[in-house]
Amino acid sequence: MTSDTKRRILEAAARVATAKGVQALKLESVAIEAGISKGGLFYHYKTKEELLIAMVQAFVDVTENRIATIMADDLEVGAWVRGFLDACQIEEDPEVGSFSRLSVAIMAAAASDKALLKPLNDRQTHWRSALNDSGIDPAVAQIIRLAADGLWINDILDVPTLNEDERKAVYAELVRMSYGNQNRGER
Amino acid sequence: MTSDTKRRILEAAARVATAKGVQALKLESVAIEAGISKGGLFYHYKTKEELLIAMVQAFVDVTENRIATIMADDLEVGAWVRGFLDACQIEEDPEVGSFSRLSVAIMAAAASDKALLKPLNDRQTHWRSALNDSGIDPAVAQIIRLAADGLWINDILDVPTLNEDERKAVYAELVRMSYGNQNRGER
DNA sequence: TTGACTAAACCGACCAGCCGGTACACTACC
DNA sequence: GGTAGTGTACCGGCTGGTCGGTTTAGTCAA
Repeated sequence: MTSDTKRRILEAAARVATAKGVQALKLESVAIEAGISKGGLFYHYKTKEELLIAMVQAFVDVTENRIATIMADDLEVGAWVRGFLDACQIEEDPEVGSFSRLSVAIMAAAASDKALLKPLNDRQTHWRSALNDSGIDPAVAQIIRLAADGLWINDILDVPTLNEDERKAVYAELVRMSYGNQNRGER
Repeated sequence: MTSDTKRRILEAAARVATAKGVQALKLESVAIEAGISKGGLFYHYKTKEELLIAMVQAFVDVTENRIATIMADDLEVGAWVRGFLDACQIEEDPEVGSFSRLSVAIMAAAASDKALLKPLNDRQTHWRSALNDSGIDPAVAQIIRLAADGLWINDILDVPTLNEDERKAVYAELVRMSYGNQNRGER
């Protein structure tokens, strides 16, 4: 699909943004990090906007690929939710591309213009359907998804929200919730 | 405490960041929005960093004040969690100051330098204790908190994660969870 | 000979921070 | 009670460095 160089550029951009902050995501830094020249970068991405949109798209693709992979092996109720949860946890996956580093793309894109989140926004209708049809209480499914978002955001921002033990307990509880819970109150 | 002008500057900065994106948070725009000159702004905040830190601090203060207010009237288990949840929902509160608009401060600060989140990070140990001691399962308390984070992040980014009905259902379920749930499985 | 670059000079807009002011209230001394 | 001095709040033009983007001239492999 996309060339190897393009992929290297996207990953380099994510590394720069992660290491130095999204404000410091300069095209020259990206070029250097990717091991190419500034001209070479412009050859692939004509503007910074184009690069940011490509980063957001890559984030979406990696997330959905991961969910598809998980769902292939998991046929129980709540599989989509567990897939999403799993996608948000990827620290680094050479095969799929690094997700947690790409999630900084959302921040970088939103920082300069929220309209650049279009590739993400365009999938929300689908994601919401998937959550509503995941086989468990929709509200619970949405909560798991929101908590997963909370996890990666806090990670990106380096806010010490959870320690290692708490994170494990939270993850286990989220997985448990994703299988549905027959004993819940009915209100 | 802090002068009226300082407060006006903080709110103006939040409005600018919300309306035009955190990358467009320029000191001159803030000054104009606050109805003062650039020189006047520099009189109160010597650097942009100082302004950003003040914004983060204001965010933390508003959040904790809100939680304290809620807890004064709510003595049941999970009160702190409900307070946090409530704080994250404030769209605009002239008495307390606007929270949802200030939450953009987190994005703005993190965009230029994650170290500016110090006022927030410094409260995390306390917040984690509050969650662990809230009277309900710590993991569930953490999840509610993370979901609340997920809510405001998606709001700031204008990602259409939930429609109005879903949001209400999610909120109701989060509140229900915050009272603890005796019927949960034990793993 | 085309596609994928390198290398490096350059431009123009933009913006944080600087600085030399102004205005005004308040104190203090004679 | 006048005048000098002091501190606070604020004004707004200026500048120096930065950065997206352009341009040009050339390399190299398939």
